[in-house]
Amino acid sequence: MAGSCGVRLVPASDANVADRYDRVMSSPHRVACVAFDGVVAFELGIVADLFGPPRPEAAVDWWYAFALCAVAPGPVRVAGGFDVIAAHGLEAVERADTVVVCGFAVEHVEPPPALVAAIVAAHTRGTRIVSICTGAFLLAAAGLLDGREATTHWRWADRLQARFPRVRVNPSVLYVDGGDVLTAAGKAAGIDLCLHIIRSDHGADVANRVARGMVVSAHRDGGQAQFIELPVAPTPLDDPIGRAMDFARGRLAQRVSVRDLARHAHLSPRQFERRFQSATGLAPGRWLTRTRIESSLALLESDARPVEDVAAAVGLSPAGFRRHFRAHLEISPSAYRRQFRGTAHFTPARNAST
DNA sequence: ATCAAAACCCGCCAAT
DNA sequence: TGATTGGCGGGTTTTG
Repeated sequence: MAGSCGVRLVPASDANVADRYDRVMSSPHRVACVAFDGVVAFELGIVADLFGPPRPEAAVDWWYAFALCAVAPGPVRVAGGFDVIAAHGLEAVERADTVVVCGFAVEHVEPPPALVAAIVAAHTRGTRIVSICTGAFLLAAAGLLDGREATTHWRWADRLQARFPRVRVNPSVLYVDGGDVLTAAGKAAGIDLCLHIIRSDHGADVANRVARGMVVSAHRDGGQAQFIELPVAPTPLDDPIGRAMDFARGRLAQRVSVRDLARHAHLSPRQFERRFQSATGLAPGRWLTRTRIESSLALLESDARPVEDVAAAVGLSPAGFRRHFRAHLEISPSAYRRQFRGTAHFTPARNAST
């Protein structure tokens, strides 16, 4: 336990704070992240970084204004044992268009009732409410998740369900978009949800550009099941595109075609094309080859299998594999293997192009 | 390295 | 009337 490690993050200057405050007043969309003692800094950071700074690479008319707020302006002791300064009190929640609640140690931390009340009031006014990780416990306690599907960190899913039986907890997705209330699974899934929000507000292209800037994958899928130690009941994604993606991942070696995917999704090829494009910002064929290349990386790193076998395992001919690999990574498969042998898994953030 | 065939992508349009 | 859908044409990319 790091009771206090002496680190202290403070606003650069009063002028800076005033400037942000003005942006909060003038931006068409204000995101308020609520903080209280014991909140998790990592997730605060995600939200602050995605919605806070201007993002020229997004190339959009407007960007979010971000405000960190607490019951009252001032320092908040985060879970890591250092302080962050909330520049705003609850009035920022009142003015927000989106309110984000980050995770906290649910067994030791009691969120301030005034804060919870402010969030409920905001929801009643139609404000979009978002939780990351165990932040869902706050929303559930406030009754905002009653009768709804929601998710949280897989390690806490059982407890969320037990404590709030009226919530339909889905432990195997990265996030749930319930329209006015959105919940993300643990930790980094917050990035996925924030990108999803940007995707719904600004479109897939913008989300892809932001994702690239953050060096993360723009559209992770497959849920958080892959991170769970104990097997959970597989809950198939109910949207046809997500299903098709799962389907494709499961049989890359069989050389699935876009036509196959469309058929599997029960959509006409043209319509599948369109839906896929708008969901991921990528044409299905391009996504397919990108997925093939990405899944080949792990094989190249961990296996000594010949490149030809790796190619076959991801459904490409040797020549095609080498060609695509080069096009994506600007390096040959064998060179990649030499370079990354024995190192951590590496996933390139090449999404929008190709 | 080259090339024909196949697959893919996407604007457009008419029909729901 | 506006949104969604499925088919077509044909330029582009991929395959073998």
